[in-house]
Amino acid sequence: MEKYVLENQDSFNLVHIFECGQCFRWNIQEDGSYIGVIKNAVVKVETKENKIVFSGKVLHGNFAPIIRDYFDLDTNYLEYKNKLSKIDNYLEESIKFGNGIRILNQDLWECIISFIISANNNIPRIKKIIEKISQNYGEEIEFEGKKYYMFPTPESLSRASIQDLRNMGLGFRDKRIYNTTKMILNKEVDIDKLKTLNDTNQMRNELLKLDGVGPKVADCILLFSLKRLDVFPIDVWVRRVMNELYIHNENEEKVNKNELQFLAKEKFLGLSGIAQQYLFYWKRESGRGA
DNA sequence: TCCCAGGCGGTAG
DNA sequence: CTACCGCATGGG
Repeated sequence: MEKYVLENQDSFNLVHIFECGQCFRWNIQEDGSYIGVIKNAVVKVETKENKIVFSGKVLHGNFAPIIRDYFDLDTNYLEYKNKLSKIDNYLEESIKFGNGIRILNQDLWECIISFIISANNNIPRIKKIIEKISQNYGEEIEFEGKKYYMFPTPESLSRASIQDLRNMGLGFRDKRIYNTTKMILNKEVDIDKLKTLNDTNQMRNELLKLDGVGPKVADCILLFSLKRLDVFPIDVWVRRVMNELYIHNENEEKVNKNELQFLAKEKFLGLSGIAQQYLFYWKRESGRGA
């Protein structure tokens, strides 16, 4: 049993982090803690008074560095929040509301597959499919008497036929996952090299070569796995929020993507991706039952 | 029951 | 380059 404890950590709230829509493999428990699988580890996170307690099990590697990296603990979010809060009242308000949001550092390969699955899909079902794929093709790891499954490696997932993938409930995305897995495995797209690129557009163009990766999915990968904070993934929710706050077009559908990209770039000081998370979480959650 | 979901790829104009 | 359509499945 591994353990790691943080004290007096600002900008860290479990619900904000896990429910702002960036990840799919974390599940809330009866006691309010969250359990998830990252890399080779099962991790349980809970808040106790002013402490954040991480416990869990790793197959190989060290626990603390995995945690620090994944939860982006060496980044100072106060700096981001100060900058963004000054921009306008919406951002100030949204940051108060979701003050514990952090952008996780997710595994690139897992992120690619997960967001290909996200296309024209809903979050509960996305989570279910990813869980099923992990159960069938990922390594088992036991923690507190329960079995968990790591996300499969490309090698492991490449053993699935298109029909096997279809049986996971992937629907029309089966071929995309199949092709992309092959492309990554044979280094038609070298995702290790990809990580070392400096230019965001160069990275994006590489990602766009993958089957099932279009502009929106590519931007999610850039933001959630490659720390490109200046990208701005546009989905129906973001369009809705941006239109409501800044554009006021009567016909939301007609708000075009280029206009949104331009607005975000101009307004959010190179922190579009983070700004989006605050605004998105704020509007979505405060709109629920309020 | 029926609508639709964190788009994408293909094809037509 | 933009506009549109089909797509598998199951959650709500």
